[in-house]
Amino acid sequence: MYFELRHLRAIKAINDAGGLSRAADRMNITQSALSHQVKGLEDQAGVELFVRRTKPLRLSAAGMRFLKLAERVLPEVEALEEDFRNLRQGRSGRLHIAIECHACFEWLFPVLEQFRRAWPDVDVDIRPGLAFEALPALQREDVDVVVSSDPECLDGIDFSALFDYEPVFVASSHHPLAAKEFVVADDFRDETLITYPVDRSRLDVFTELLLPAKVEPRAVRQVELTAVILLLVASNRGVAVLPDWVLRDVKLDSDYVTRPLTEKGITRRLYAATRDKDTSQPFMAYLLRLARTEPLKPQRRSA
Amino acid sequence: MYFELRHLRAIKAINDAGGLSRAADRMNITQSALSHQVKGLEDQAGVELFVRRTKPLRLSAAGMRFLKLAERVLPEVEALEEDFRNLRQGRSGRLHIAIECHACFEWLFPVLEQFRRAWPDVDVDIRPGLAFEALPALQREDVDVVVSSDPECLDGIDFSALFDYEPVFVASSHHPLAAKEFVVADDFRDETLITYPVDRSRLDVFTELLLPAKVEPRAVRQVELTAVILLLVASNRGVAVLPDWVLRDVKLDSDYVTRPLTEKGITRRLYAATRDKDTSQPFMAYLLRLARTEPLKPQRRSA
DNA sequence: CCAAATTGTGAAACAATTGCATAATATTCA
DNA sequence: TGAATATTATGCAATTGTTTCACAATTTGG
Repeated sequence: MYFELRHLRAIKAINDAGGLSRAADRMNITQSALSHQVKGLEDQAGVELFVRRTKPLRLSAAGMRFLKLAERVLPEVEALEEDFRNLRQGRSGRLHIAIECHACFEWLFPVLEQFRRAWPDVDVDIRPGLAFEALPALQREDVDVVVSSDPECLDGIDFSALFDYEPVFVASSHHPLAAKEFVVADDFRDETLITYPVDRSRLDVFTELLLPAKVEPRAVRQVELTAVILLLVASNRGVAVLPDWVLRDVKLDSDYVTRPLTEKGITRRLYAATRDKDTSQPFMAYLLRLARTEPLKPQRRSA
Repeated sequence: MYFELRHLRAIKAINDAGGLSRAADRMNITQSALSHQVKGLEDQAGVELFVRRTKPLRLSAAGMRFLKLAERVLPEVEALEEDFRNLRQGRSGRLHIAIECHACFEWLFPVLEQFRRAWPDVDVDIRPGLAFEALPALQREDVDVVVSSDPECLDGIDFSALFDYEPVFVASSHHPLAAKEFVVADDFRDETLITYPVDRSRLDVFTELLLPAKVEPRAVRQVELTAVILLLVASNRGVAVLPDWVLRDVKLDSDYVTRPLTEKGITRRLYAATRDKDTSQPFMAYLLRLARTEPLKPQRRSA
């Protein structure tokens, strides 16, 4: 007993058209072909699906059950076909984003909010927790975009520059270092540093400043939420280094100050990594454009 | 774009087995055949369903959607296959019963109650309202059993005798005719006759007594429910003729009497008509046996 | 880097579906 | 009722699709 969708389509067509001949016409095959098909199907099922005493062929009780299945299943199949048509035309797709830089939530959320309005059929998701494996995950198609500030030369992977940012020192306005014009690596030696709970290789303050200078802070405390980090800093429980965009909109009404790292400040560049075959997809291009421009505009803070 | 269940089965197998080769083994086809199948499917869909960068083949985002469909649809298909297996083995089936004789509800309900316990997978229903067209409906497979007391010789239709019954005269114990030992056609001439709301050709009192004698009652009143007929008779609003089995269990505590029709009484025989190809089906045989024996046992009245 | 495992491909064998012509059967209408 | 019409069934040939075989290509893991 081995059914195929062809059989479901046949049963449904015969029922809808009210007869085998008419159904065959609708399906663009000969009446003979359909007759053979039905015969084959009944052989498979081992059950009479039609009442043959009457002339326009009618479904039997068993045939009705078959029809019920057809009417449940065929619309679902057609929905998938429609889905794939959209996929092919680039109207739908998957956009699962891995972010290496923890703070990127801050500008990414508003960007995605806008994106979803423009591309309602694209399946959008952010997947934290694979900060380490992000690029391999991109190659394996586990995710579709990786936001990172460390471009690597990888086969089949494009890195598109998004925007530059500056990791800046943040401390309470009552903190002694607030008196300095800028801070250097040595200034961290006696400080409690508050960071996101990720590996040091993903934190600018370590990769760009402390590791090269071989400076270890007095203590490192890991905190999940940006707002909490700022709260702790403001109440002088430690210092932090955060991208400037995080602070841009909340600077005024707070009890902390920001200072450049080193005299000239440090500038870093954020990239979006995508598989090259996806980069030119319409919705992907749209996302990249949005991510290049949107974060630089003044925003209302979301959280 | 034309999918088949084969494709769904393939995708599911590849996903379950975790690779094309292993899936091909499980499906008892060569790896090559499955590879060709997948290629054909991807050509149809116009979408990459697998990630080919990695070596045990894995589903892509689009492939996942396909898998989702497969996991919804395939169990339903298998359920139908199971259904058909049961049908073939006679464990399930349809038992839609048309009754010509309106009073038959009385004994049929308890019979069907018992039947349902023995054959839970058989789809049981009673279909009144086609008293006229019952036998054609049986031939057209609209129903599966017709209960009738008028066997006809029809091609492909079996009539199985169930049991004999006697249509008896029912009247109030205060009714003048209650004084007679038996009643004859002429006795109806001045009576109000209460019958079921069906054509006279389906009423024993007409076919067996009044029509042959060319006697017309003073009035005929049609009432749906047996209990109501008995109520009206008991309160002397008319007389009725009902099968003896209807009265067997309630005779004692009532205000009406029963009398034979004619001196010797009239005996009629009830039949179950079935399509000959169904007659020997196990569950049909069971029903017929039940219907032959069960109605004759003393019963609790259901309504 | 090599051995093992996995997937892809072209040609030929094999199997299934379809179409054609026509037979068989049911329905309709005069 | 009996043609005329419509519908379904069937054998065979043509067509199309699927599977296998043999081997190439690629990736994985030690």
